[in-house]
Amino acid sequence: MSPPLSPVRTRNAAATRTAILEAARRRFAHEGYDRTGLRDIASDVGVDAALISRYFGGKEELFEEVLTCAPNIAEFLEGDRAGFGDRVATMMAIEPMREEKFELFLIMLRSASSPKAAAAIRRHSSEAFFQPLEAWLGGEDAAVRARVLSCLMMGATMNRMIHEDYLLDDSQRRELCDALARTLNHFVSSEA
Amino acid sequence: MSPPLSPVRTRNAAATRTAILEAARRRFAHEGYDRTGLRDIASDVGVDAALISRYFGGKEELFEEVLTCAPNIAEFLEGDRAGFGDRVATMMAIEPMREEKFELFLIMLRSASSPKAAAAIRRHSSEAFFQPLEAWLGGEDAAVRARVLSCLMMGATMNRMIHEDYLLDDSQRRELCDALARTLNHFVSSEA
DNA sequence: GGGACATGTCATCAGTTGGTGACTTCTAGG
DNA sequence: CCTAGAAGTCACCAACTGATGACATGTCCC
Repeated sequence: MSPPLSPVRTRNAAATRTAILEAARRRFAHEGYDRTGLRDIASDVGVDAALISRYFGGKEELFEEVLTCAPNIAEFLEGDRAGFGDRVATMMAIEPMREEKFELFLIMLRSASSPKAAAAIRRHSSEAFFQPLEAWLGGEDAAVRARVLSCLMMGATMNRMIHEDYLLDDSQRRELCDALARTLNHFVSSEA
Repeated sequence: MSPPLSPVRTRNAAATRTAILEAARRRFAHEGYDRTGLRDIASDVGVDAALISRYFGGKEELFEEVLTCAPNIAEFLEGDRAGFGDRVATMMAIEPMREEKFELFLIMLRSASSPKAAAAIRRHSSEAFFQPLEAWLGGEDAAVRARVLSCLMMGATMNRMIHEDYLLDDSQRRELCDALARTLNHFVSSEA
């Protein structure tokens, strides 16, 4: 009768792989490792779940590959050093949490307690988060300062996840943003 | 032959209920809502899983009841105001994470991304964590300061969960503890 | 045009989960 | 002692999960 509204999926292994990877990234970020099923990801892409196991080997391997191609902390380390606190605090307290920027945090926070995902998260967050941050900070106590910064960033994300912002009004969110920015900048510039 | 080493469980509904509640609290704290099965809890107590559903109605109701009887933030609000930062920072950075003190945080952090547990956590963390903390802080911007404190506490716990401390040695942990204590105290005493 | 291979689907499996109703067993009160 | 009801168990269900091997289909090259 009518032609299909969405173009017929043309066979293309590379494109399908990428589509699976992106759908998986979104799912893992929004639902966490345990709560996303291969069938969910497959139906997002419009493909059979068996294909995912065939392409990636299994759910754990898929998760590992998602981590390696997820956005990392580099974005926040670009730009001037003095602006770091404001950039991060704005993202944490003001910007809508649907942004792609949050995906790495969300994946880590929502999947960290899953034993099958924990090892990959530990390894990846060390390589793609802590080590770059520590190197960027520099100085002898960089590891400790990186840890404090990480506490603030993860804690802020976790708080928003739990409370969905409904405890703070707009002006309070700006206050929170200022407080976070000042604290972040303090640990960027000074000694711990 | 030999008398049973552990005393034979004598039938006592109240004691069994309490035992289930405690086992459930430990399980939810260590594994999170989704990953703890009723059968796990039941076998910890030495009882059949069906009994849990019969006593509590279901897993969700059990979780709610666990939350209401879990230790809350009150413990940290006792004692002198100036010592708050050190008390909390020591717990966060130095003390072993197996302590009961962590259970509320662990339950929240490990179960927050589970839709069935989220509502209960949001409600309970508001009543048993934020509101007491906010009231204890006092002042006009208490809500914002409570949020910053909460970011630090949850973030520190989350970081330890992910990295199991293996990124920091003892002297770095003391530095981290100092930095956290100073920052916590800052938001306890001053305006945001 | 017609194989041949890559691409994707289907049916199905074993394991796990929360939940339910029928059953057994213990114990307190008469 | 002995029975009624509480306390606890058992067998089972339906739903879901990740995974696998057999099968179907599209596409490209000769």
